[in-house]
Amino acid sequence: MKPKIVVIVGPTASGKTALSIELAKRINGEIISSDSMQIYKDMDIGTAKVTKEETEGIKHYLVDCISPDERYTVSDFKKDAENAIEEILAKGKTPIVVGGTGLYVNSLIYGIEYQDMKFDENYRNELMEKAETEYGLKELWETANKIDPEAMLKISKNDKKRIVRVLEIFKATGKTKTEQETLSRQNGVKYDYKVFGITMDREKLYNRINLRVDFMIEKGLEQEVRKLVDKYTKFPTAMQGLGYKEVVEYFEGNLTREEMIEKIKQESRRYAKRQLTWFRKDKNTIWLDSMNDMKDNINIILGEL
RNA sequence: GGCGCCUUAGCCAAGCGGUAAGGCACGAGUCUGCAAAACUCUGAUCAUCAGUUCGAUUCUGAUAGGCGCCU
Repeated sequence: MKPKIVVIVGPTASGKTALSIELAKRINGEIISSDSMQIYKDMDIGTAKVTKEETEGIKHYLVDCISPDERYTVSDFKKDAENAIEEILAKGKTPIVVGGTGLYVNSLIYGIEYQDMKFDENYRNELMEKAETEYGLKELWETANKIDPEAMLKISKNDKKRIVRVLEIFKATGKTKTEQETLSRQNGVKYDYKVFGITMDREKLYNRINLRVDFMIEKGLEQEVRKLVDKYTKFPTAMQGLGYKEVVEYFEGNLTREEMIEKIKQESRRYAKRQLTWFRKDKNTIWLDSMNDMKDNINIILGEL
C-alpha cells in the first residue's frame, strides 16, 4: 500500500499555515512547503513565511533554503520534495505538503517526472529578445508549430513564455514538448496523496489580504527589500514575488508609496483568485471552510486518513 | 450674479452626423522546467429632456452636476 500524504492547498492568506501546524501536532507530521517564494532566504516578511515561534517546533522542509540569486524551478522542487517525503517517512512520521503554488503541487500529485536538462541562459535570452517584436514572435510561433503542432494547439500566439519553452525543450533534448510530456507521465504516482483545499468567502478573503499587506508594511517590508537588493545582484525568479517588485518600483520612483501599497493589495487579491481557479480544477480535492472551527476541519482531515 | 469649459461602462479614456477604440479593475478560465509568473475570454447605447436631420454620442436649446475665471 502506498504511504498516505496530506496535501493542503488554498489561496494566499487563507490560513494554511495555522491549520497545517495544528494537524502536524495531531498526527505526528512534518511539513513540506510547496511555495515558490517561501523557499528563498532573506524573503520573510513579503512571503509571510512561518516564524520560528509559529512552527511550534514542527520541522519545515523547503522553506528558507535557496538563495534569491539562484534559479529554482518545479523540477528542482519535485526532486527536493520527494527526498523530503522519504526522509519524513523513514522517521515514521507523516509528510504534510502545504503551499499555494499549484504548479509545484501538481508535480507531486500527478507524479510528473522531469528529465535531466540543462538550462541554456543564452538561448533563452536570445529567444526572449526575438519575441519582443511582433514579427519575431510570429516567427518563433511558426518555428514551434513546425516542431510540435500538437502542443501549439493549446498555446496562444501571444504567450511568449510557452512558445519559447517549446523551442527550448527541443533544442536541449531533441524531443518535442508533447513527447516530453508523455515521458513525464510514465512512472505513475508514488504516494497516496489526499488533497484538502481551504476556501473562504471571497469578500472576507480579500479583506484578510488587505490587512495582511498593511501588516507587512508595518513589519518593514520596505527595509527587507532594501537589504535584498543591496545584498544580491541578480534575481532569476525571486523578484517575481508579490510585494517585492512593487517595492522596487516605489524605490525607483515609478510609484508613490500609497500606489505601491494599493498595488500589492490588488495583485495579491488577483493572485488569490487565480489560485482558487487552479485548485478548483482538481475534482478530488476536499474543501474545508476556513470560517469553520479549526478542530472541525482537522477532524474532517483525520476522517479521510 | 456674469463669462467660459466639462459630463462616454466601477475607474481612466478615444470618437465629434451614419448606429460606441483602447487601458485598468471586477468576474470566468488556461497552465508539465521563470508560476506570487505568463496567457485567454467577458461589459455601455454615450448626464437628463426637447428640437434639427433620412439618421445624433457627435449639431441647437433647456435642465442637473462638476471645474475654472471674473465681480
